Amino acid sequence: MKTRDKILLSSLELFNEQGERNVTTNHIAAYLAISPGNLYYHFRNKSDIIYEIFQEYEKLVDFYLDIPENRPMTLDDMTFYLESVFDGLWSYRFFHRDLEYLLDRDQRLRHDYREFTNRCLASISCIFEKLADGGIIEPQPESLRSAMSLNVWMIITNWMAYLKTAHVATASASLTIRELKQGIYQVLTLEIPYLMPAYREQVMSLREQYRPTMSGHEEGAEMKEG
Amino acid sequence: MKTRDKILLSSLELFNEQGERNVTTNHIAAYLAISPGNLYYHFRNKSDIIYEIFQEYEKLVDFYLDIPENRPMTLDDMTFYLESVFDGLWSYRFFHRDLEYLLDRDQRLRHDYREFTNRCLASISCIFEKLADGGIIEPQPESLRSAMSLNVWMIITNWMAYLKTAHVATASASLTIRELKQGIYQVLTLEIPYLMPAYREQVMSLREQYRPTMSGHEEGAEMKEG
DNA sequence: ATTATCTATAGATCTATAGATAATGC
DNA sequence: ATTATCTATAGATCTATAGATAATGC
Repeated sequence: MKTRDKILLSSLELFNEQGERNVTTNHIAAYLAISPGNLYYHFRNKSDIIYEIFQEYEKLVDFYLDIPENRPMTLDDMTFYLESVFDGLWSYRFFHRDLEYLLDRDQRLRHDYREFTNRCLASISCIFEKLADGGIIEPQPESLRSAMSLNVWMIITNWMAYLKTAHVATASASLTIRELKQGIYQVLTLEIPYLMPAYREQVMSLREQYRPTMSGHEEGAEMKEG
Repeated sequence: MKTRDKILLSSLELFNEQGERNVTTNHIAAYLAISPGNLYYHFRNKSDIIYEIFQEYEKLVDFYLDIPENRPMTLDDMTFYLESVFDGLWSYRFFHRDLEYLLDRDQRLRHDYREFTNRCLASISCIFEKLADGGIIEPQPESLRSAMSLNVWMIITNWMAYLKTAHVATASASLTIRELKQGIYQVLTLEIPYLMPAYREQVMSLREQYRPTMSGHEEGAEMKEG
């Protein structure tokens, strides 16, 4: 594997595990056992590394959220979309954590991310439309559908932050992808009132599979300083 | 005003305007025209400043979310709670932006924030209960109510991040409290399907008052680097 | 010849403290 | 006497580059 690709891969790994803020170009170079000079030969700075990683993330999610136009949507489709989006979030989980800062630092990223969000919102709205076509949920007027889509998007993208800040008791307790996917429970909560009777039971039992287990919620965590 | 209080006040101001990550102890001291040494005489480090600011924030929100037990809830009450919570968010808006990092750095803060979130969730759930008592929304089973409350909480606390990352086109475009309160539109979206017919129209027109105007959504922002 | 890598380092911060001095409160 | 403040600075990073050297591809 080329050094350039190793830098991207290791950066992603370190960012995900320690947070972008805690990972400098020095750390990345040290982790790969190359010199900082070598890293700067391949990338102008940390922003450039992050921008390329974002483009991979974008490509992945765009691929997942490509909605087939020509057939009605099934419950399995919906499950697939939800699972896929959370898989993507997991693989690039550092990204949303420091998003505001990253966008302030890189105008290209700000521009691309904004269009990315709009595409995701359009896809979610389209999924709602096709779920109605498939008789799974009630049809909704456009304006309600777009407000709902935005709520779904906010819950998807911020569920991890909730888990890391309010749920787990310790900083070191690392989250699993399984816990992240409990976000699906929260997303399906939004759909409940719109479910058609024929599918209600099925969706409710699907939702039940993602119910948060409240693990990691141990009380009595020590308040150790430093 | 005592120097100690000035430090807290100026720190909050700088954090809100520039983000906690971009504000060092040096910046705070320079802004106040005092020496860094003087700042360190009053506070052990930046974490301690942030912890005290959090405690103010916590106090404010706890005060707002103190639900009177002995009378039914009106629409005006609900509006007041929503307005107040967003006012609090606005005054301490730096806080949620770098939350994960801050909690990783300070175990006291992690512990206190976790309990703070749980209190807020309980208050939201209680508001839903009393809205049902007041005949404004349908009564909900406890498990649905708590999942709904969590969704409301995520939307409230992350609406600003959405605005700053996906909505406004430029980094410098500063948000107004008016735009922040458009989050109320999104929160009320969640309530729609549960509204009792007698209040449906009233709530819908209340919601309409917060509808996002899509200002700041100008296309064609230059992709200027640096 | 070109591409990849390393060594060494300048320059810019930032945090936090020691020690001196000034201001204030009995 | 105690509290508040300043000056000066050590020590730790981090970013980014210059310039030398090694490896690779015709």
